[in-house]
Amino acid sequence: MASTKKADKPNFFNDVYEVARLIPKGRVTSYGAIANYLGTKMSSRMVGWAMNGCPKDVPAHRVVNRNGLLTGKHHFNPPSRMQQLLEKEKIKVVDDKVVDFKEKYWDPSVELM
DNA sequence: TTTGTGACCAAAG
DNA sequence: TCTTTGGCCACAA
Repeated sequence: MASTKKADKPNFFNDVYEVARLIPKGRVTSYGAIANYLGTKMSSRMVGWAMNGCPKDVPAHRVVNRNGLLTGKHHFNPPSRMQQLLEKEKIKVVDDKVVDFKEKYWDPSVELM
């Protein structure tokens, strides 16, 4: 069959990765924002769950929850890796939270508009 | 097929 | 203020 395997995962996951990769450096976004961009704002959980298989191509460390809290950092390996990456992006992280989150906030539905 | 869970969000007590 | 509950979608067993 002509190897139609473009992606082992559904389009939904693929979109999540696509947007995640589009996140500019020094910027962060929220699961809900990505979900909203994909049109499934109600299922923001899926965005996070999609990150469960987050490829290395996807900077999941730039994706945080609505509060700018690094909820998913515990899923990183090691968890401190996420904060390290964020700091490297010139993003300050204090108490597992992104400093000036709203300033660093990057809304795909707006930037990619 | 059914059930359970998950890195969320928002509302209500 | 904090905790609990409801919802929504997709995937794994």
